[in-house]
Amino acid sequence: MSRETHLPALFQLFRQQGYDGVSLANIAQATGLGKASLYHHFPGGKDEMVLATLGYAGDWLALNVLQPLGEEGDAQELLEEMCDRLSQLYDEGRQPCILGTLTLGPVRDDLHEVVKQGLARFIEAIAQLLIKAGLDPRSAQERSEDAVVMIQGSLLVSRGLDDPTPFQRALDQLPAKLCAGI
Amino acid sequence: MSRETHLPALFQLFRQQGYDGVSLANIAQATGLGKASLYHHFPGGKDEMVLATLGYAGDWLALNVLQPLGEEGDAQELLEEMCDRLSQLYDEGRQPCILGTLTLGPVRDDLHEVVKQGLARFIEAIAQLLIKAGLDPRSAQERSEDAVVMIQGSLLVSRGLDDPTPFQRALDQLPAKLCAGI
DNA sequence: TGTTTTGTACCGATCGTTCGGTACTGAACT
DNA sequence: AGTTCAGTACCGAACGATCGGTACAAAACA
Repeated sequence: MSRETHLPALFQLFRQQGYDGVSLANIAQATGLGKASLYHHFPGGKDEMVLATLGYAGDWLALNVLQPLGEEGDAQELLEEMCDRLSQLYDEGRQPCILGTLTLGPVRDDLHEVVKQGLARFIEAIAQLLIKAGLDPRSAQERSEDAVVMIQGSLLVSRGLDDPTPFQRALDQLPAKLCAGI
Repeated sequence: MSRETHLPALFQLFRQQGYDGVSLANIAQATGLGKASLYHHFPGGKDEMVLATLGYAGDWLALNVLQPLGEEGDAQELLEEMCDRLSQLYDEGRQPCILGTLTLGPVRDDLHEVVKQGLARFIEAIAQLLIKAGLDPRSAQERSEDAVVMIQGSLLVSRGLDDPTPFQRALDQLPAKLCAGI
């Protein structure tokens, strides 16, 4: 069992409970490992665990969500494809985003930097698509920021209200909103 | 020193660090009280502290943000007034929303219920204004949900990117967006 | 006086972490 | 071939520190 084997379990824990909400006892139970074994795979302790988890999530996002945005095709259709992947990632609004969960909560400076770059990479990927579709860079940046705002906001509201429809409606409107007037 | 005296300090702690991120030692230091004094004012312990803090925040929101929405006047101007108050509450995007902070993080069922009602009350107040301005109830509900989505999302993104402009831009666009076509 | 408020000391539980050690593996040496 | 040996994966037990919470008596105030 390699270290990567347990990253999905860590991902579920941290996205739902945040850094402080997850104890090593939780992780040990979720992975089926003893606490001491966790330190074999993650010598840096809890910090290394959450950083590895963020890396795992970032890789998944880059591969399954952002990379398809760079392929050839109609911009709006590519964005609809992206929304499908996001809906899968967030289980139609029932699962929180690990970037959001770790953005709030206590300010861990090293974590904050990783989260920041994750958000920025997400925004940048959408902006590049919109620029390629003919939008000016200024508007493209603003629109893609708005996209992440809507995704994160609707996720939070859906979680807060115990109602996935705000998230689903946000995803439905997103592609057309981003491509309006192009 | 009454219990209310220390609620602003608790509010700052919980909104920034969340439930798990705040320890009784933190609270004792922030309030200048000893643990025994804290348990005198909040016999229910940490749970009562965070619930009292949510009550305090809810009262502030109802008085300074939601109640003005019910007064007479042009809908868009009332919403602009609301955005000014929100900008003050969130320090122009530099401070998180306690509802968001407590929505994410571990699932405490009792907390979740209070947060849920806080969000719902916020949405409801905006929807009532839009209905009074002539919008049909269905659209009013959706638009006010979108408003809270944008507020929470832009707050999260602004915090995550260390850049208050997404929040400020969201607030700027909010009133016109909500009143479009009325 | 009686009541409210506080400081001090303490509790059991849990936190993240470390230690010493076991079981198994595949390569290296004789 | 048999043996040694380094490396990987894992675990139980314990560490000091801190967690949320309590008991109680001195102090402050009425």
